[in-house]
Amino acid sequence: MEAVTAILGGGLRIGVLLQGKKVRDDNKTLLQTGISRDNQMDALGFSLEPNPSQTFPSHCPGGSPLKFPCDTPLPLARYPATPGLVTRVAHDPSHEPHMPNLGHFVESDNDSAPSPTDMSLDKSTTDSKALVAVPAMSVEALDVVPAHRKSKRSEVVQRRIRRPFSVAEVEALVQAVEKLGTGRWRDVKLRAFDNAKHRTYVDLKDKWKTLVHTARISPQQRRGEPVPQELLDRVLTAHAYWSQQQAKQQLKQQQQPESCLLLYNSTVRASSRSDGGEKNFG
DNA sequence: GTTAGGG
DNA sequence: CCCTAAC
Repeated sequence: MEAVTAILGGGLRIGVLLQGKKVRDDNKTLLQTGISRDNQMDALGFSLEPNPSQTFPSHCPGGSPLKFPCDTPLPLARYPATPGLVTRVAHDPSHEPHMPNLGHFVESDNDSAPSPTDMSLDKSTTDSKALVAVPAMSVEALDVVPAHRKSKRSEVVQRRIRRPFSVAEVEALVQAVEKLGTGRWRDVKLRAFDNAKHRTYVDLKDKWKTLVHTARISPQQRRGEPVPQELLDRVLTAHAYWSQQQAKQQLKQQQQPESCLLLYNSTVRASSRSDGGEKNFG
């Protein structure tokens, strides 16, 4: 919506299509065409057209050479009927110039993330009657498709936008893990990403997982902005070190069961005596 | 609320 | 990134 609006300079018109043909904005058109009956949803779609009554600033953010002939009111895009599909267009902040980061701390990356894109559902009702009328008439029909990303509480929880880690962020993550290890993601977050509100400790844990994987595959199989080999080396080193460290801790607890009698009783004895102990680590 | 892992 | 069983 944002991208299209930018391209059209604010002039946007949405029309409802039925089997490829434009549907007039009548109150009864949709009913007459039988959309409300059965599953006619496959024939539904919509098109986006520039509004001829407005100027065309040709303002393309990001320097994208994308251009459209503004003289023809032809549909810019036509989507097949996909009820429940919520397409979100957001600018990728990963291509923005990096600030001179201080040490190993990630700045509060432009958190302005996705503009809520909240269409006040009571304001647009004036112009597009037909568009609003559809879901109002066949609510049950629309419900059969989504069945996903919709936690049956009629809440359409939006998936967070994808935000590739910048090299600077990877640097900060690596440095923090080198210091704290791979089992204290909460601390890692506080230490190196306290200002990056969009990075949760779970995100950091996940990123570390992919970093280890990235470091192991060949450079040709890697995607996204290349991470300096030097960092990937440190990832493998840190991963090896803390893995070993973690193994030692578990081995230690295994050798001194009397120090953890309660755990011993509830775990080892209860499971199997003939087992002779816990699992053997490679 | 955190961890730890599979999805 | 998401989802969540286990702390």
